Amino acid sequence: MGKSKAKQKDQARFKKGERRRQILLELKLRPHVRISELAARFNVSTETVRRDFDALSGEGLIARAHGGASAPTQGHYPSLNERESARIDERERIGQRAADLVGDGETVMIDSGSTTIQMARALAYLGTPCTVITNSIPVAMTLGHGTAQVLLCPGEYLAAESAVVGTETLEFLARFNVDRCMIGSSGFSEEGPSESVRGFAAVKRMMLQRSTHRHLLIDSEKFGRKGLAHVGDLADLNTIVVDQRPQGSLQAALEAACVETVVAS
Amino acid sequence: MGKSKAKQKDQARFKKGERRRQILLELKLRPHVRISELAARFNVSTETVRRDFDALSGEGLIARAHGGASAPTQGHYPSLNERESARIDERERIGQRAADLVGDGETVMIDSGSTTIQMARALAYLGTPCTVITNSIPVAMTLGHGTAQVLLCPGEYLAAESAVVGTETLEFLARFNVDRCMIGSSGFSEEGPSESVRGFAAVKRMMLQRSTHRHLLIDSEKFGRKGLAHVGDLADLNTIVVDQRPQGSLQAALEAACVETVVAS
DNA sequence: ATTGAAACGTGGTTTATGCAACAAAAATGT
DNA sequence: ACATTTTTGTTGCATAAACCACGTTTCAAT
Repeated sequence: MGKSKAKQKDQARFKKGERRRQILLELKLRPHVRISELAARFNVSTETVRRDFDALSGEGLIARAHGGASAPTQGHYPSLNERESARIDERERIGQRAADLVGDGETVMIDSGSTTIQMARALAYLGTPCTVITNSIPVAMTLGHGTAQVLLCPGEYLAAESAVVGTETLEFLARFNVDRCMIGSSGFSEEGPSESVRGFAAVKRMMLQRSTHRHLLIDSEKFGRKGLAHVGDLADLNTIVVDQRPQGSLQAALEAACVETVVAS
Repeated sequence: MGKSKAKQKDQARFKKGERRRQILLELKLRPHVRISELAARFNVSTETVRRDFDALSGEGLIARAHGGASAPTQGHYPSLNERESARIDERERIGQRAADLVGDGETVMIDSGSTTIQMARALAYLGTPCTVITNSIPVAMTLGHGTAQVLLCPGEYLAAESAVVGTETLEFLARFNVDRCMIGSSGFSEEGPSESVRGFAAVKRMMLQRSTHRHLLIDSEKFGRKGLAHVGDLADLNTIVVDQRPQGSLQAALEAACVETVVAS
């Protein structure tokens, strides 16, 4: 009696979809959840949670870790595993070199993007006291704990990029005059930098407009590529920070436009 | 020969402090790192990384997990372990009840704070199509993936609260008129809600000013407490969403001020 | 009711991690 | 140069998690 043979459900249990939504929600609030904790919480076996993880990670909604899972990353930085393949080394070097350009007490606009995040990271490491204006959440979070004062732009939040865009962003940026800006882009050709993500081109353009020194952080992989929208001309740039010196017509165009090329060792 | 007997250091290695800084930096960019990965990256044994983790988690700088560690939480949500103790259940219920108040297509201002994060979570779960204006990064991130359109406020970024404050925030909020606002506070007495974190009171006050329906989400634990700064009077509120009905003089004051009390089951 | 598919649990095995104690190496102070 | 302290590596073992295969339950469609 009591439990004749069946399992008694001491607790109402969610079904699959519900449970997975809960997992994702949990992950939005906390960087990491453990399988064992979730299993206990949902009153299901660890195998079930594991299967949920498999499904969710298959869709790229979570990142698995031993013993649990974490948010796929609150932007979409390449995971540590992809380090080799994703040209992280190059970007890290570019970021470090670019961070060197920032002087104490300066005001800097920082764009969103994986290269600029690397730059923010390097800047946080250097501990340069400065004021940063950015539309990128990861950049704000990276620098927020340190010696920099961070002004976050308003705007519509784009989850996929962990950044804000829109007319509010542009208006806000337009109110400032800063010493430098650090922007990235998805393409870079003789016509200048270009961007594929809708809305970002205008933000980058505005940042360029409001800055005395204009730096483009660009991976040599992007040389020659053209993104959807034109960001600006080569003449709009003062410096490009790259991992490799451009060649051929691009180099010639850069010289003609008096753009300084800084190669990160 | 070649390697006589000694370990050759194929790679320069960081010393302790440097390595730990790198770990923290890594964690700012990625929610979770694995011990094995870090060990490989730094070219040290897993035990060494483990010891680093012990030291860092002792200082509360990271949160350990099986196989790795994660950021202590990019705001300061209570960890899953503290769930029972930290009145999360109450807040979850309050958040769910408050989320019910939001109708399709409405525009809502959402304050920063752990209770409002719970509310955002519930709102994301419901999938109510609406426009949200918030100064809280976690709220933006929670709702950003779903059916809500999220407008993030500008302002100075406070890492400890994962939110923005300041005159820019106030100016921005002042430009909108919305259907509802959902605010929390660190204290609630007959004099009205009050807040302890510097700068937040003004934001909450502004949100109240710009909204047609004004909701305060408040845990009964806060009844009677008075925070540093006065946010507003009881009469500035339309509704309070609570886990338990207030008693005595507070209840009387609420009735006198015509504030509706919604008790989350 | 029957049946089939999907979801879930269980048990056993394999692998990865945690932990602790000790040894080796490096840094530091005298 | 020597001794001391700190840091790191190594080993062995306990434990937790991953994985796999199979049986059971649940649920829905007929």
